Amino acid sequence: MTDRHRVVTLVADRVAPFELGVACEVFGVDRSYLHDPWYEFTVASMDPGPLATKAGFSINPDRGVDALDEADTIVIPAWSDIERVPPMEIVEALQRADERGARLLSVCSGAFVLGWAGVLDGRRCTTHWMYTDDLAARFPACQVDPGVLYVVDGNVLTSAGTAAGIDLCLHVVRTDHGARVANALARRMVVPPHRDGGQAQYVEMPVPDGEADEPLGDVLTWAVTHLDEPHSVESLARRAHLSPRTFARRFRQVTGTTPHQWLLRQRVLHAQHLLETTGEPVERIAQLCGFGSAALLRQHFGRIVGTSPLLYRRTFQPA
DNA sequence: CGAAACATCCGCCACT
DNA sequence: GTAGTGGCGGATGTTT
Repeated sequence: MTDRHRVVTLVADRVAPFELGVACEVFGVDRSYLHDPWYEFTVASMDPGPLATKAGFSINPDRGVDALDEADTIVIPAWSDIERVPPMEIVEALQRADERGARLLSVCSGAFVLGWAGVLDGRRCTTHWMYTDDLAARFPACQVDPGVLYVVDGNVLTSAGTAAGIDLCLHVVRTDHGARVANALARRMVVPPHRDGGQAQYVEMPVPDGEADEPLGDVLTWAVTHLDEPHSVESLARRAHLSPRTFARRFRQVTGTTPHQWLLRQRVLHAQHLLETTGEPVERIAQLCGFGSAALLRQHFGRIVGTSPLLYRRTFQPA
């Protein structure tokens, strides 16, 4: 009766409790009130327990490395020591998982384990900012993006430090169960329902921002509440009382993207919401989201979400 | 789909 | 000298 999506988290001695906790919180806690069935969650390790965590207390993993072969998704939280080459047993299990198309997700320094296994080769990826140079130097065949919260490249998903793992896990929930479920879970976890999108190629996200009351903030909130209207960099800059050049520069500092890319993402995000919660025809939804035509909506929806609006609705609209 | 018209974005640099 | 601003040009991406 295992039609549940199986998430297996791989841990080793001196595992980082927070990174492990992120996976537990998202996949391990029963959320069947949001979507039934929720994930099946297993903690696996090559060593029998008890394993010491970085914080000193110890844990007992459920399974050995053999569990990796049954996983739909493998999560690798922070690896205690980036110098530590994982044993062949793990490397081979990860390679097999990659070949059969299982989803491989790393948080923080967990990316190094994927690197040792060779599954980052030819792919885009990221890790904690302290390690990005090291990762790029050690695995020259992969393309490390140091400036983003997480990167999705096919079935390989890597995230930056600690808290970025939450964003990535929520992104996974969003692709599996839709924006409604992901937002409800974010609310439940009391984290911002991070504005994300893509799976097709890649995702760029704001790195956690400090300043809230920039003049930009008001413009951003205004824009998301007026998505049905056309916007240009120039008009947004005017609203912020900045020159277009300065506006664009500040915009990147605050959001991590460019104004136009951000807008497209917001429009698509709104489209996702409307597709899930209303029965409006795609043509009308395109209008409501500020796309000049349904064709344009389809183009960006496909690029960012990786599927078509109607398919998305069919998958995620509650029965 | 592809081509032509149009907007955006980013390095560069002069200026405050 | 340092830090931020804003105009310009043209490669790149978007819309029609």
